[in-house]
Order: sequence, then C-alpha cells, then structure tokens
Amino acid sequence: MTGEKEEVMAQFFRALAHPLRLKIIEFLRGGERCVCEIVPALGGEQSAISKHLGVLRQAGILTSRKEGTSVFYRLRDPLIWDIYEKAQKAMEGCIQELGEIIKK
Amino acid sequence: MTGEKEEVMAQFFRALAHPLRLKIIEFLRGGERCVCEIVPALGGEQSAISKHLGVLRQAGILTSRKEGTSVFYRLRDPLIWDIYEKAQKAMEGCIQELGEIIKK
DNA sequence: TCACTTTATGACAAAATGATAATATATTCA
DNA sequence: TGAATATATTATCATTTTGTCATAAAGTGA
Repeated sequence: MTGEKEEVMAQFFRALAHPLRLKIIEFLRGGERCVCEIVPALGGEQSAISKHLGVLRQAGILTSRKEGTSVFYRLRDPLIWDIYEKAQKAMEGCIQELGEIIKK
Repeated sequence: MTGEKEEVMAQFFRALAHPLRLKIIEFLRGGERCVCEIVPALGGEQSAISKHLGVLRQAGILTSRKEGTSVFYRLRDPLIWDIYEKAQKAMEGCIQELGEIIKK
C-alpha cells in the first residue's frame, strides 16, 4: 500500500466493480441485514458472498456487527448512496447517447 | 455484455479502479486535452496510457475527438466529478475512522 | 461435551487485468 | 511517394480476481 491518494480511491472503486457486490449494496439500502438474510436474497454460494462482504468491509464500504452466531452488515457511510445514484445517472446518460449514435 | 444494470455499473466502477486512470480524470478536470499532453504529464508508456484512455472511453467516462493526427479527450459528463469528489470524501471519513480505531 | 448452525477461510483452477515491447494505422509535410 | 509524427493495437507474460469446494472457527443448546 503506497498510501497515495489515487491508490486508495482506486481500491475503493475496485470494491464497487462487481455486480454481486453492487447487489449487496442495493440490498442494504433498507438498513442493516444479517448474512443469513443476504445469502438467500442474492442466491449463490455462501462462501462467495462471505468473501464479497469481506471485500466491501475492507474497502470501508460496509461495517459489521456480531450478535451470537449472526453477523449484521450495513453501509458505513450514506455517501455511498450518492455515489451509487450518480453513477447510475451517468450510465443512463451514456446508454442514451450510445442509443442515439446507433440510430444514425 | 448482459445489459443487466449491475453489470453496466460494475464496468463503470471498474474503469475508475486504477490509479493511472484516476490521474487521467484529474488531468482532464481542466478541460479537453490532447494525448500528446496527457502522456508527458502522467509519465509512463504511451501504449499503456492509450489503453487506459480506451478503457475510460469504453466505459462512457471519456469521449474523444480527432483533429489531424491528434486526439483530444474530455470527460463525457461532469457528473463524474461529483462521483470523484464524493468518493474522496468517503475515503477521508474512512481513513479518519480507521485512525481512531487504531488509537484505541 | 457433542451435535448443530452460522459465518469465515484456505486451496486450487479458470478468467480477467496490467505492463511491456513491438508493430500497425493514419495523417502531415517535404 | 517517402519520411516523420501521433495514436492505437497486438502478443506475451506476470499478477490479480473470481468461483467452487472443503474445512475451520465460534456460538448455541441438548
């Protein structure tokens, strides 16, 4: 880890760069959720989801809390939602533009 | 390309997930720039930078314009800057928090 | 303690990404 | 046309990421 600003930010964006991880973030929009809810909601292997949760936590996007054998995850900072929504908007603009280009 | 929303967004974030590409975006904050300005400003191999520019263009983050033998790149949507700045803020918050945790 | 449940981790193969060097393409100008 | 310049592409190799399967670790309750 160089500590360079761009390195840190790149790591942050890399954590968001996976469809399943984006789905996890969407699922957590409603608030804190237990792994036992996340796994069936998203489908797929438990171990895979556990690893994706780890990536998101390490990147500072999620935090977790343990309660008995259960682990609850939530977004660490609502700012994430702003980013998510702005990215979505940017994508819509892009898709629209590409559509216009294709029409020609 | 599945066309699934999360796939598209993941590709978008993956494009941002590289320090050199983030530096390119920073460099383009000042407006449209020629490849011949970008390469010396960032240092590194010309072919590498060309490829990174391609990744950013394909992700819908940059657009380009040709003029003679020169190619000029610019941000496709200023929304990118909001995302960049919010990510930076989120990172600052994270670093601050981690610092506090380490102090304990 | 033992069996059971929940979550995390480790090992491994497959796929994606990145760096580098060489080459191709396109444009300009003499 | 031929040389020079600017940019993109290709091939190759090393590294990283991902999915899968098996297993470990921690907590619960009989």
